[in-house]
Amino acid sequence: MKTPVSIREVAALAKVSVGTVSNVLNRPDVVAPATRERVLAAIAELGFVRNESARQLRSGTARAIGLVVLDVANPFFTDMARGVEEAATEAGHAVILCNTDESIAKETRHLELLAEQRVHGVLITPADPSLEGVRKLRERGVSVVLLDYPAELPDTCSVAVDDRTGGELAVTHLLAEGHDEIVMVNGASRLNQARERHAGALDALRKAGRDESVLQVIEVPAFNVAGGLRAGEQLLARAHRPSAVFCGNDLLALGVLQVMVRAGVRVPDDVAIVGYDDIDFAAAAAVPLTSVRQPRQQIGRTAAQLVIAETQAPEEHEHLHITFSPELVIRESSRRTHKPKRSRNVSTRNSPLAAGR
Amino acid sequence: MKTPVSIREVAALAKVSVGTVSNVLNRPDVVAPATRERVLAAIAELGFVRNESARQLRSGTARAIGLVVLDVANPFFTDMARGVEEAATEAGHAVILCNTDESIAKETRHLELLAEQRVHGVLITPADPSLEGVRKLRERGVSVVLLDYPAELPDTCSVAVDDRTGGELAVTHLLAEGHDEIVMVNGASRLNQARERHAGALDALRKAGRDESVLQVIEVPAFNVAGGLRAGEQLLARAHRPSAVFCGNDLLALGVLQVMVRAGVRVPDDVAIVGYDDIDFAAAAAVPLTSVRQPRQQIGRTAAQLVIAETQAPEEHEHLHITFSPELVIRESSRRTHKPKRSRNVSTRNSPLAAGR
DNA sequence: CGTTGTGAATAAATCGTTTCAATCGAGATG
DNA sequence: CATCTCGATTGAAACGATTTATTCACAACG
Repeated sequence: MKTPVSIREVAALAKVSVGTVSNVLNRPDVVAPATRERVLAAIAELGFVRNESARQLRSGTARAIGLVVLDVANPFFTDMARGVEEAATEAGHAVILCNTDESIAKETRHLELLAEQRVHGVLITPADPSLEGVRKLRERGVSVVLLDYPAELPDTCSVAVDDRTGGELAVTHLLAEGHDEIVMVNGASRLNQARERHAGALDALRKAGRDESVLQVIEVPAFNVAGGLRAGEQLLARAHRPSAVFCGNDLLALGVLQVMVRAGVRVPDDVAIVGYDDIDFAAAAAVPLTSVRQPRQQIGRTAAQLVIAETQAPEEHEHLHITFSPELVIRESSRRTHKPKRSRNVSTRNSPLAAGR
Repeated sequence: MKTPVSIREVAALAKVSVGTVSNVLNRPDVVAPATRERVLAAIAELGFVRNESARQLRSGTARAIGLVVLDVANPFFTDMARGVEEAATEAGHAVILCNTDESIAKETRHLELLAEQRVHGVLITPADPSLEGVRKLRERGVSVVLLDYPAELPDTCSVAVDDRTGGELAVTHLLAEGHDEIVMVNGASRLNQARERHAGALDALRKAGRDESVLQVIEVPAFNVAGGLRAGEQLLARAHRPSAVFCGNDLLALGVLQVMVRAGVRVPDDVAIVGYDDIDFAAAAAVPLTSVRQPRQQIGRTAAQLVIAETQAPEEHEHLHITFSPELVIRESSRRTHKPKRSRNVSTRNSPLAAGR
């Protein structure tokens, strides 16, 4: 059972040198058809599988890229991962997917691991705002592309969606619907996404000439359904409930929504809800969720292409900072009902009434 | 920037031999404290990172296990993956997550890749019913644990949930609710999950003394939301609609549900829906979804432990076949309404009325 | 004083590939 | 017939770590 067969044995069986076998594997065209066949036959017979470690050791670099995300259970990231995988596969690279659960410690460990693996490049949605680990990688010459992170580092590409504008879109919409007490349920403010989306929300207030006090914030430990449930219960317990809730992502929104529905609070009549990311499940929620859509798959695809391009021509590579634009998708969870509670400020700004999916 | 620093340079700086540096890395206790400190200082100063390929080449095996799933975008699998990752991390192993999208070709490619990486073991939910790739891996001496697959191979562990019983639970419930025209929306019958769940559904009919004609099947290409949408539209188009739909997994169910809700078909009054997996989003759906729950995370955790145990003591390892039991979680999407359409067969078999989550 | 024992460090062999300079054989050329 | 080309093949030297047998320094012991 334990039969690690090496290139050497293949060579022996095919009566050629190991160099020739290697050539069959890597540049089949330089070896004569007859011998090539012989070698291939030997490979098949012995069930030989190239030892990637040895290959890598010699050639210096792996054929893999690392993808480090905050939460694999979040469909936003798996959709993004799919984009990454497609692009990577096209270029003949494997993807090593790492999950940090928003933990700095886990992020550090994973980056360490990827460095040891000598991966070609790393795509990362940082959990550590200091970017310490990323800096170290860069020093070691590993290409890095920051995902969903503002263009802070000069020697690093980044692909992001303008979260600030996204936050502004969401809150502008809520204001237009007549809401003037809004709670933002957000993930850890340590994370850039949380900060930017919040900043955008404040922008919306400012541009509408509203006071900052219109927006209160509930911060929960993580951007997941559990966090949303917790925030939802907190809202229920309040004597005075806001008329609208803007959630930092859809998982939070789904959690909040679930609590409201179960408690008999009507959405959007009693409380409107807006999410962020527009994951597929948002449209299928108890009340279809208004959300800020990001081109998830395209983000991943673009990032992968960037990192591959950089590793292929490290010298003439220019570090790009690509920013996609978010798009508000209005659904029932925030749509004005026939009897609006407050009729002030009725703008007509809800035109892009995108369909279900 | 491009400075791949090796153990050799560390040795030079610390004025010791490479062997000693290796010892500091792997058995710190055998080296004198003073020199150990010196070496560690050198490592820090040079920013040395061990080359995992070289380590692996010499020691023969990687510290990683492969996890091959049918669809990373399915929360069922990401939850499972989380269980795998936890157990693997505890044992000091990394996890390489591979996505096959139910495609045999992709599965083959990924297994090839994992073999080249000389991973410790592989956990796989097979897309290829012939298990060809798995067989090859076994021949090469790689430990394999089959996930969600019946115990067919004698020399391979497996961790599964009794899908047949799960299917039976679901349909028995629907029959008890008085439905006698049921459509099963299922994924590719090539996949074991699809076959078993269908077989279970038939079991339910048999035990209830019903004719097989009670259950029709719509087979869609893949176990995802898109498939569910397609099936939903197909159902809508029918002149005569069934009173209940049993979906092979929750993504299909969410798709069907979405079509129904949008078309104004009332759930469960006009049509009841039951899903499978009980993913978190099932409880948050437009109509909270009745579903068959599987211990997702525990499946992953158990499988990882098995594969690690096997690789640590390959000889005395006994191949286990572990089967978990599914559990029906009844929610609104299938609950009897005040005015049942057909009042026959009113059993009391819906006791485990599990709460929302 | 010579022998032995012990803990610490070293030197060299090794893992399985890739790569590159060197070699070979055969046909073309002068 | 000697020489040159050129494609095909070979052999050996890396790559960067681990591992094992060996050496070394020095203290303990009879």
